[in-house]
Amino acid sequence: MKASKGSPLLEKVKQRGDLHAAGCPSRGVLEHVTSQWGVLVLVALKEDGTHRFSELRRKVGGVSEKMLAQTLQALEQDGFVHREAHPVIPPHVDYSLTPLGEEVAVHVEALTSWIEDNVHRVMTARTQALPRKKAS
Amino acid sequence: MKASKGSPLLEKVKQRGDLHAAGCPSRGVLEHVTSQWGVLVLVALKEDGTHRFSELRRKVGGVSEKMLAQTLQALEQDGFVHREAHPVIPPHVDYSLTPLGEEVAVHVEALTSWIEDNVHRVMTARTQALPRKKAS
DNA sequence: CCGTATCCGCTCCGATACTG
DNA sequence: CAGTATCGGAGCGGATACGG
Repeated sequence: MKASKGSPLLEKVKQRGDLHAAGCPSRGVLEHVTSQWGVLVLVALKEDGTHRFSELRRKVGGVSEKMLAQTLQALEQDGFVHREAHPVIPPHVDYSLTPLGEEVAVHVEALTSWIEDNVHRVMTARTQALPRKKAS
Repeated sequence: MKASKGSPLLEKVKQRGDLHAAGCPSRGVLEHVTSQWGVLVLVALKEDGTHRFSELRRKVGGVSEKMLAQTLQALEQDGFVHREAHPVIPPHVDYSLTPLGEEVAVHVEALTSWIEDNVHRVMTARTQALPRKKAS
């Protein structure tokens, strides 16, 4: 939607995303960052710095080559991950966080750390959750 | 603060999740919290407190009834959301964060706020990202 | 008003094969 | 080693109808 009433301040609003709005580009960014493998890749790179492709694959348990490549491309395109390919044989590619990636990874890691620390509380809650209907 | 050295305290380690392990239950918790609608629901409840079902549906743009109900059930089962159904006609159901939910929502909101504030930087990065192949 | 149940298209994802 | 291309099954998610 175009703001035909040209208030300069209104233009600025465009720059701050609103995740409650369905069409906002920030939704896409959120999807990339909080995607199943996106979270784990960001944390892995934050914890241990630069990784090669296969290192990441080993570190992030259960991820397939396809999804890892796909995830890395999304994060690279969003400017969170830096990809450096060395033109040697055999190929050698290093992935690391950009400054932008470091910033977002701080928050992601805070979240994952909390989950790791409190997963037992959640498991307890699940046990006590009474099924709304009879288990068949 | 807890110095565990080969003591029975080691058993406690089991209670701390490891998101890098594919089979760890913490993976499931992460999935719920960082799911597309899970994130937005947690933030909505954190920002404005108690919501009714239809309020939530209006607030979280683009969510369907099915996915909202599904998301709320997952978060309720994990102990993040409290569901209170008033037995009146027409039915009236309130959703709010539990203390556990408040804790995790702090981190989730920190992440979403960062994204909203910095989405323009990401969009800039996307523009400058050179397509490895023809743009899709 | 607040869900649940069913159907069904569509996307995601894993497996496989291939290239540089 | 580090990807890309293609195929096919599985499950997500939307629309609709219905129950409490």
